[in-house]
Amino acid sequence: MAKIAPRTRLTREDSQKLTRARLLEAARELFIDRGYGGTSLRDIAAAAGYSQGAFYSNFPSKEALLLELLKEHMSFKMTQLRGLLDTAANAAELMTAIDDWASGINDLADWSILAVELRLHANRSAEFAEAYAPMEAAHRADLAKLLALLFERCGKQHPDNCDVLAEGLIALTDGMALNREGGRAPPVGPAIVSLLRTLISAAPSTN
Amino acid sequence: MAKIAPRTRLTREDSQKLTRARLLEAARELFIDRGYGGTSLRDIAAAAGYSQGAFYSNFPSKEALLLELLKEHMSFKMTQLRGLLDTAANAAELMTAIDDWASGINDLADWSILAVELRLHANRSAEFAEAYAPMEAAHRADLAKLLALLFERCGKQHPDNCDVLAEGLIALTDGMALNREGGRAPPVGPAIVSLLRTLISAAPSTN
Amino acid sequence: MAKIAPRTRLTREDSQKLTRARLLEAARELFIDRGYGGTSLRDIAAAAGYSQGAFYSNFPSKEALLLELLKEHMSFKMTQLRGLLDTAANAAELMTAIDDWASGINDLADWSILAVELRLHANRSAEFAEAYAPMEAAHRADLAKLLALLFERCGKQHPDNCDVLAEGLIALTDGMALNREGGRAPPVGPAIVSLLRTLISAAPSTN
Amino acid sequence: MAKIAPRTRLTREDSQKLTRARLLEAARELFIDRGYGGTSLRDIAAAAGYSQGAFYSNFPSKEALLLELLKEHMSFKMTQLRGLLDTAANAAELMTAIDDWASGINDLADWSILAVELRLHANRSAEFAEAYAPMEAAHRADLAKLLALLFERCGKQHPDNCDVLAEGLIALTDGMALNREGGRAPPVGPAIVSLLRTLISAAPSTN
DNA sequence: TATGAATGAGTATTCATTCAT
DNA sequence: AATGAATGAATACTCATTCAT
Repeated sequence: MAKIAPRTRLTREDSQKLTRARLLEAARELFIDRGYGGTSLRDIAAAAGYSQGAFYSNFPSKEALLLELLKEHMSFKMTQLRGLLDTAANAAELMTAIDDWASGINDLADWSILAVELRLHANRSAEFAEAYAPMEAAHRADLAKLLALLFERCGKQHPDNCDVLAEGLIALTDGMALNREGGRAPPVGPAIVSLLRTLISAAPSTN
Repeated sequence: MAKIAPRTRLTREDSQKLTRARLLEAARELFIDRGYGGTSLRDIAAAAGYSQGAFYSNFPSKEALLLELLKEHMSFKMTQLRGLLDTAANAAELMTAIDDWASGINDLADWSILAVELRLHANRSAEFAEAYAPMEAAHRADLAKLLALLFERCGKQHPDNCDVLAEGLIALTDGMALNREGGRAPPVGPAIVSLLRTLISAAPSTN
Repeated sequence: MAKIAPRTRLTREDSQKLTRARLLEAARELFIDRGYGGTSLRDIAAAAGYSQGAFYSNFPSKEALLLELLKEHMSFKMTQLRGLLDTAANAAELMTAIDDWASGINDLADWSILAVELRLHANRSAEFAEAYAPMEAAHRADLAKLLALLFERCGKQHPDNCDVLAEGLIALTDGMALNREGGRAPPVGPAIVSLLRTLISAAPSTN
Repeated sequence: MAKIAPRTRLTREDSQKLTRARLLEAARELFIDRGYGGTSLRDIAAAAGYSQGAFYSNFPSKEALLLELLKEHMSFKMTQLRGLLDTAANAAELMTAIDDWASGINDLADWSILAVELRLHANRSAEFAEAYAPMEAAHRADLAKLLALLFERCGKQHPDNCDVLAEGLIALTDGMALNREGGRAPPVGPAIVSLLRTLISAAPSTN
């Protein structure tokens, strides 16, 4: 507000980044809580502490914000997976890493409910789908790779088509996230780990 | 009042039932296509070939219509399950019946995408949740019973908590239904049958 | 309901009269409670225990019902006034009669609130005003006559224009009736009697 | 922010004030003409030359607008009364001031018909009544004070309860305002003055 | 960059009235 | 005479977006 600010804490650019970040975070929370359609720009702007105009200085439209959120979301998931792939040297280590991942993700259900919103919107907006599809595909491929590696490290033959398995796991995650009867976050992580264990144990050994 | 109405195709009662049915069907299609929030009463009434007022002669509110759809949906699923439970005498027969069910259900994905809408709405509207929760619970219990029977008939010990397994299968179904990239209906049935086969084969035998 | 009713309690005509009467009474109560615009035909019909259709078998429109109510209302007031004029032979008797009238009319405020609704509607609907104006004028003239008589019997000169005084008393009645803060019926009757007493005492005696 | 805006006729703030004022004025006229219930937001916005949305940028609801009008109305009346109380030093002066007030107020009837709408709405909406009641009470108290002063200045004993008299005068004003047969504004002012004169003359002198 | 008043199209819902039964 | 499903126009209010400031 002061006009003289010789050593401004925030450069103009940083300040804008902050605005963007706050808007994105506010939007994410509201979308999870009320859905994309149920959330108004007014609400988002107000929750972030800005005016509606500030929104349009940072995003060209409501859908553009959702797209940005999609990118964040996918990049978050990717980072998680890549982390698992890179750090785990052997079967035991990998399984432990997966266990840790599974128990540490209370957020997973929230993320997944957002994922459902994203998917629903992709099903309905062709334009959005165009951006959504490749990211989704890339993520699925990454997950498939991880699964193949996991079976392998456990000395088991991985299923012919890990891609389908990956798709199933994602579906399961999303589907479970929907199940938040009154209370909060269903145990998505443990369920997935338990399923994986069973599948691995049922798979034929690498001869 | 007379039961013979020689020159009238539809009695008044029948005519109203027809209106209701058309509105319900139109709404179902639109909800699947555009979501609950994305579908307007205008659209529903127009798609059914009536005025908006006609809607309110048949349903007290938009949410009441969704609730009606929910009842239909649940009753449809129940009927399917009960049918499987009743007609299948032994493991082979049951498995065949399930196979048939799995391949014959192109509709399943459509129903499921509606199910997702219902669940999302239940998560957000406490009033709706009140009606939704018990139906959902009943359906899950039924599915759990079927699963226990299935393992048993196959000479295997069923998992301690078939309820959780049932929940997982429903989640998988719903999650997969979301995955309709541009095209149509993902192969939900086969995926479920395949998963079940694996789980049964991995289970320890009885005695 | 029985098809054979040799000595039917109600002839068809009587039955219709009953329907009319019930609709009128229900409407009157609702108009007082919620106003003309705030009351729907559905509500009226339901309150009377009939369908909306029954309404239109008895009245051509909502406004026609209001007009009927107006007639009832005016005729009620007229009867009251005529009664006072006819039964009271001398000043004391007349004053007592007026006192009785004033204390016995808890309903007056309700009637008056309806009167306000009628007037408001007359101000806004030319068609309605056409029926309203002459009745109102007749009633005012009657009241003026009563007032003149009252002053006379008390041995006082009545004001030059009793018509204006009558108008004022009606206005006062209506205005007071509006004043029903939370609770119920304001003391309209006593206020009017008290005002009348003052006016009479202030008037010059008949020489 | 600068106070000099050479090439802009209206600052933003002023422009909004203008919008508000136009909406208020349009609403006032329409409410008087058609009543609160009979006036739609569409009509108000159109009459003021704005969109319906503009209405909601300035008022949170239709009722809030009515409340604003109520405040204006009450403050208008208060100012009038306070003016009379302050400027008039003796009986003659006060009476003259009241005469002037009475003859100069063609608007009074319009205001009063709005007052009737306000009262009716207060009778029916508890929430509105909460805001209405205290203003009304304050106004009545002010009027009562004026009346007491008036009697006093005229060397007369004022009635025990000037509050009731004030209530009656307000009722008379409101009631008369309703009486606008086809034409316009009834002579509310003169009627009140004439009544006051009579009451004062009938009152006993101060010892 | 950020503001927020204003827009115009849209929302669910209500209502007086009609009409086939 | 009475029913109540259906109509079509209206209602208060919301929303993503625009634009002058």
